[in-house]
Amino acid sequence: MQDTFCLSGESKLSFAATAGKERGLQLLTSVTVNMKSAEEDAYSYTPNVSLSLPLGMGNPCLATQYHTLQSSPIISVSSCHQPGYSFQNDNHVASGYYLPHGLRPNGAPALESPRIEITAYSQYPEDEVEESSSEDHIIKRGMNSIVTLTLPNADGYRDPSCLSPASSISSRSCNSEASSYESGFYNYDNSPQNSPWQSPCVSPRGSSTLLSCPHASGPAGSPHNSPSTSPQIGAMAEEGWPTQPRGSRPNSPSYSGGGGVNSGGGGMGKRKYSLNGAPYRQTSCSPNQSPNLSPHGSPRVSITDENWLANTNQYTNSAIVAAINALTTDGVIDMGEGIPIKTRKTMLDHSSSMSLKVEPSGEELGPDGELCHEDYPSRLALKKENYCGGFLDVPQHPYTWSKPKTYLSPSLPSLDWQLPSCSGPYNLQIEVQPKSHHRAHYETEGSRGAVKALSGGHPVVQLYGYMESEPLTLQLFIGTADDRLLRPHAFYQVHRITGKTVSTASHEVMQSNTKILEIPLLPENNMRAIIDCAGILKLRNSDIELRKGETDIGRKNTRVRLVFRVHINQPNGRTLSLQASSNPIECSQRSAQELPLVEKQSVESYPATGGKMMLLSGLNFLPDSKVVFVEKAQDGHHLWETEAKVDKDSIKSSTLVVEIPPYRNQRISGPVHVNFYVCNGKRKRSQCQRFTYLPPNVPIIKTEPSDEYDSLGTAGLPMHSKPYFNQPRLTPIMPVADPDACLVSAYPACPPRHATIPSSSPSSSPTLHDLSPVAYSKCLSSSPTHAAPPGPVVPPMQETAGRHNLTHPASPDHNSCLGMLHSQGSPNHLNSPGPNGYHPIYANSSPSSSPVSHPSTPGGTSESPFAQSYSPTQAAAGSAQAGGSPPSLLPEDASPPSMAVTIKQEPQELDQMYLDDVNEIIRNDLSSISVHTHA
DNA sequence: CCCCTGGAAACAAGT
DNA sequence: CAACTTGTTTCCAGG
Repeated sequence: MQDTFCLSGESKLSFAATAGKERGLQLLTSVTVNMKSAEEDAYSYTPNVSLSLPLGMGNPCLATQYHTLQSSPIISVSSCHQPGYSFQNDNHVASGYYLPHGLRPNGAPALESPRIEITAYSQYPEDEVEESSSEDHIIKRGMNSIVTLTLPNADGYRDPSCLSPASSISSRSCNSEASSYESGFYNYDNSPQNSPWQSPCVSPRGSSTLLSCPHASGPAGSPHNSPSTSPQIGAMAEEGWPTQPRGSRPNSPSYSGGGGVNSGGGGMGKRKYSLNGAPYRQTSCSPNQSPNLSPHGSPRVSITDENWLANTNQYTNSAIVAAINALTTDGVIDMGEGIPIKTRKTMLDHSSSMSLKVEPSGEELGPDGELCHEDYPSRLALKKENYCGGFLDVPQHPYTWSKPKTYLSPSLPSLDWQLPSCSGPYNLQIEVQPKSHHRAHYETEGSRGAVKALSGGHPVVQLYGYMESEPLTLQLFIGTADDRLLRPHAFYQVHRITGKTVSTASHEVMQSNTKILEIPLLPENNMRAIIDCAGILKLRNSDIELRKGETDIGRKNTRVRLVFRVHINQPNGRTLSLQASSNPIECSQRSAQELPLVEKQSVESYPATGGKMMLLSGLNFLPDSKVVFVEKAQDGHHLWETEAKVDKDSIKSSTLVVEIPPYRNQRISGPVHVNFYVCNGKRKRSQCQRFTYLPPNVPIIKTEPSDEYDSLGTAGLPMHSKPYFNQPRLTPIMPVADPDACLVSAYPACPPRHATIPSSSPSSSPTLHDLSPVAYSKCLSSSPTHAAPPGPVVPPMQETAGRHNLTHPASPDHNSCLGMLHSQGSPNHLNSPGPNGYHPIYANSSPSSSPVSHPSTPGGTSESPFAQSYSPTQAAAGSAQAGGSPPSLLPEDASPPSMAVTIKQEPQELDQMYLDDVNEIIRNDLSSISVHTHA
């Protein structure tokens, strides 16, 4: 068992053993034993990505090549059939484990999974290799390499595989891990789907895929799996990194890793816990170190804002780059980092304890959960049962889930896919938005309760347009809130809250290292759920950043969003997936207390003449708060910046009145989008809010009064209030996606959200937004191409309104659309397409990143779901078509990356820049890049 | 006794 | 390298 897990052998092993189900263990064990074979299998399974080079597991060379790849990889995509895949699907159990990890992904049996072959010229000698050198390492590496390859595509940011660490870490890590690993399979499967696709496709970063793959392989070695990352890494690290003194320090990997400077990074003395985790950590530490050392070092570790940006851009821009990074990273880093992070004892300990506590209800649940996880992948049936059981367990809910099959299906879109919130008659809406601040709790702390709504209640989510009598499962996970595409947040996990005060039944599931809370959506409740069972767990930055695949930085990355998903089985056998994300939630105690936050603005657009007073509602406004309007070029340069006049007398902590400054050019022929933010000091700036200057003679469409939002709750505001960066992705995607979705689903265009939404709920506000000129303009800009499905588009637009600029998002969205539908029968296939689509999308996005015009994405044409999915991508990619989107992506991406590198300009103020800024910059860069590319 | 919270000390990392 | 500042993580205490 332990071996299987690989993680730190000791700690984790025990852990795993404990957590793991016998089955899982057995499987794992077997797997472990057969690591190589398993990997290979996985490998084979994962036809998706393969290095043209001998990377093959077997090759000792892999590592080297691998690294090399970075330097100048050649990526060729080809589709290949994945035998294993179907198998997986069919065989839930046995195959499940294997499949999930590596391969599942695409799984589409029938479909061909695109394969990406990367030929690299190794630059690096074997140094890195050596590090990993131990035999195991080699093997592992092989795995890693493989994995890595995949990953790049998939998620860049998170290490999917690593995820586990995170995830595991996060919550009851132990359980979670255990479960995760189990679930991991399951998850992975799901993700894999994604990942597979993604990988091929090239998600921005191949996080998931890669990781997954490893897991997969590893998993196979299940050992890897959940613990997945950590385990693997750990194992790897430990084994691989003999150098490191295990004993050295268990503590915070990251910090320690970082330099040995601190004994534990985060952990000061306090981190005693970490000590416990030592085994892990040690591993981790070493890994970390090594990683750092490693040529490529984990991006994140070294990442500075700038770097980060760069990285980001690259990712975004080109999947290839991402892949490369991943590869490199993977090579060394993966091993070490991944593990360390999660390895932490704290995590484990907590997790274990946590798990017990958390899932008390069940142990029923608990076991189920774990089982589920494990089972999930493998056996839907069981899961369902278990699942049901879990829910049933919850006393409060009388209702039974008998059929939550849908979400169970392996084909579900990966968590980093961008999905529309409405399609056909369905519309998933967040009726009551969560408060903008929620202090997340650490594993070392007790729960800090469930996320609350502004009104004092709890967030409410409702699915409109669903008339069936069958209950559905609402999934909830913690997503990012930066301007990049929405994806699971590496540093936060949803935390299940139970107790007297919780009226909503919930169930935890791990997917790709991301904890998902599943909540029943019952027809008797009008498909409405009160989310009073969701807390937010903060993972230590040090634990997450060291992961091999993780590219995100935790520092100042404290905003999250609640992401809700629902998977609807349709008569045609397909599954429609919808997603809705909440307004950003600030999870840092300090930030919540000090950073100004604009929740709502009374005016979203106004003639260039300015002069109108605008009321801002939010938090932490100070007497000396300033409001700055800025306009940046795509390249990130400041085109215009001016401080607006603030009515000092009217400033309150929650409201601020500012006079809209005249635009620099009074003769604009069309709407001009600018941003503004509230500044309380050098590093205390709110997120950028979007504002649109209109040509002087354009009729102004007003937004609603500020008051509304108050009453409405956040819902109303969101649209306006949302920082533009948050929603970017949706917009782009949405337009396309929606249409696609609609098309795919065969439903007419999505009913206008508003229409559907009728519910007066806060959501209503969105409507207003739509009406608002801004929205209109946004739509135009963003979705010009999309035009086709205005209805659907609009909703997305609302959410993402600001994003258009971001461009890249669009592609994802498209993907989402594609991804949305899955045929149950052959989900994989569907998925695969979807994923593929994503890839293309990604590619597109990067290339076309420029939000504004990218007709390419419009893709609107797909007729069959598959076709659609593909089409978008293809269209976007324009280039690739290869078997699918993935290929296309690669090519384009490749070029973009380089572009990005050269082109990029960094703002002078990087130091001061915050994620927001970074994001903006990235967008700009991307846009510019895309533009160039197109050109 | 446990769960939530708010507050803040102790550390780290960045300037 | 020291002094600060800023951000993160761990503790504490009260309801």
